Amino acid sequence: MLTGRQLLILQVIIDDFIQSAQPVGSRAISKKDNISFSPATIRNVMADLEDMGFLEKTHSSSGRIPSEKGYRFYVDNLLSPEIISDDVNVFKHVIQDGIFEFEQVVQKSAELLSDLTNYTSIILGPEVFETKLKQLQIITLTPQTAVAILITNTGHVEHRSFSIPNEMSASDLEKMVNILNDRLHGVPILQLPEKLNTEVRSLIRLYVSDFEKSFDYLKAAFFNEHPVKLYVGGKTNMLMQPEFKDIDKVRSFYAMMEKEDEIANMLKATTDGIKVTIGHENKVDAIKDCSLITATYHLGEEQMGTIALLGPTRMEYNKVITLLNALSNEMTEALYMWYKNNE
Amino acid sequence: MLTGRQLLILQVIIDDFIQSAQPVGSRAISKKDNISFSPATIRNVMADLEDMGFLEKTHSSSGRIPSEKGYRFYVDNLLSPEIISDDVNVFKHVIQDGIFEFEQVVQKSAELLSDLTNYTSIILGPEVFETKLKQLQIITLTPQTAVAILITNTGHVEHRSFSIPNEMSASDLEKMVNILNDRLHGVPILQLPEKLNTEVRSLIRLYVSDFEKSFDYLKAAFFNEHPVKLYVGGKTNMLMQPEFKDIDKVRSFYAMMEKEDEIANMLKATTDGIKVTIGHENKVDAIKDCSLITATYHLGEEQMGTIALLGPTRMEYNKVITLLNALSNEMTEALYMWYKNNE
DNA sequence: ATTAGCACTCGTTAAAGGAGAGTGCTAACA
DNA sequence: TGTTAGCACTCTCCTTTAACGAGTGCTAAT
Repeated sequence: MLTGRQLLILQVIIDDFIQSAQPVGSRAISKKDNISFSPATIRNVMADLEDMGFLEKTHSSSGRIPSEKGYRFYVDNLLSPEIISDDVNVFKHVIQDGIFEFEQVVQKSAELLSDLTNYTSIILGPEVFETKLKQLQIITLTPQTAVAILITNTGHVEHRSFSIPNEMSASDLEKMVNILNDRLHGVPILQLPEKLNTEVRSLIRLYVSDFEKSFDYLKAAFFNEHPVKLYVGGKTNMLMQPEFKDIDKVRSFYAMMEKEDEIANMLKATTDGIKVTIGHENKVDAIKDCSLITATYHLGEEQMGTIALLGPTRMEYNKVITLLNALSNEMTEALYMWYKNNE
Repeated sequence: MLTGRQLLILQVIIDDFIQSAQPVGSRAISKKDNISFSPATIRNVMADLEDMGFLEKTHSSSGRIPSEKGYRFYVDNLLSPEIISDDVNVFKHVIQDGIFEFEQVVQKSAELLSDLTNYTSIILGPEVFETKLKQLQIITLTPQTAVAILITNTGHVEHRSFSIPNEMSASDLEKMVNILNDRLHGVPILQLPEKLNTEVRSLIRLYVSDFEKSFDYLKAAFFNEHPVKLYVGGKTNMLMQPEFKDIDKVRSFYAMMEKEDEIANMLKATTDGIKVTIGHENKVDAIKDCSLITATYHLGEEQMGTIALLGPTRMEYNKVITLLNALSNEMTEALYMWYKNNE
């Protein structure tokens, strides 16, 4: 267990390093306002903290920097819940301005978040659990081509172009759309493929001749793939961090950011609440010297998506956690409003 | 005017430098298969070429590198039209696979182009000149919110959520949509705002009470902004170029890439055909040590969009120009097919 | 006209030295 | 007994110096 003095000094060192990105020396600490010990005393404490694994040296006679264990301790025990900053009010504006659809809210939030923190923000879009089909439309452009449009109750619109098989007549198409709308209205998006294959398939067979091919076209266009919606903001912010001054790190960082599914998987595994993953706690190699902070947002009990910030391990944990907390609350609330209005 | 020998040596130097990114010395040149002069002779020629401004030295006793004037001459006079490579066939596949909508074709092409060249590709989407409104739909989600969907004859779909003013009833909304569809079907997208303000406005006023506000909502949602469609592929490719080994260049490059309108303006000014802009010929500061190669694609006489590749001045001009030429032809052709099928 | 030879230039790399920041340890102090 | 001053030591960073090599320009010979 750490003494009060050890706690104080550990905190000061980490705070200082987060600010300066430079190893912190005993002399510098002793000059701080809230410190009244001599450099020598502080050196003793620092040696202890190093023995315990909370601090490291970059070389034998350098100042100290926090170890990953140090950051872990800092995050778990030393964070002083910050007074909610004015920034949070900005979220309210962005999110509750009702004329946007939810997708845009998410995107804007990602941008905002990275602007406020100067880190990279990643938001995993709302999962489709609770969204339901509102309407399906097919509009023919030419006798051979058409565009299918799918609207959910959350205002999300998805569209695909496809070509109409020769065997299918306009009236067949119309019939099919009518049946689909009739049967699928209000069905949760996630259940669409199943429902489509069971009841609807046989029903359409009765009315539409040679329906198989058209049906497959449509199904392929919409219901097979469920691309993850990932919004990334402020990738360039990382370039400003001093730990990214060497080009190889930049390269591997950008390479990693292009693997969207990997990122998505990483974020999906998140449990509820705020979670901080520091350095090697991350499973992905390219961010083993980064920290990832994730928060979830909800609809009722159901987890809908994840908000995350990615930065160097030397991250402003206090600020970031406060912001993420606030944003996750705002989004949960916004989601709830949607829900109430739509059911 | 340059002698044959000067031409040969200039070409060899530039070819070599484009490959190696290293200053080229006389000895290295004399060893090439198609060169039969001694290093001393070559040195004389190189000195002449330098006097004429085609070559430069990085320091007083270094090998030569091409100057911008040198590249200019190279591009204008020394390019041997390359045999169309197999790569071009890939374009055909991507572009003529009819089930995609045009937007996706453009996007895929951008990716493909940067993959093939290892430079950054930028494509300015097809202008809306010739696209016409096919259908306008408004789907209400709740009594207060609705999503408006606009479909063009090219299969392009645009959608916006908006809230319905309290004063407006469902039947009013329906009336309005009917009028809009009736009056605006087949109208070119670019003329929509004008048409909307003149004939349609007065017409709606007759049928829908208190239409002003709703009308403005809708108009704001769709017709005021015409965001440029810009597709960028392979931004990370630039990181691999040796001229981007220093982080500040990377920073300013990425900063520049975020200013989409600036890029769009730069590309819009393009005249027909292939155009090469080398180094300081570019007006934008951040790419004063890059070359930009642009090509246009057409529908009939009308220029529809621009394809561009951005790389270091030390660029594989031969390859890039061939590819761009091919792609611009493919896209023009694809566009023509669309047109024929849709009118 | 071409080329061999040679002195010269400049960038690159390695080694060497000094300054500065910071440590660990010991001994003195309150 | 906990705290502090003092001091030798270590390591990085920066600068200087020297050697090396790639490449040039010029001159004289072919």
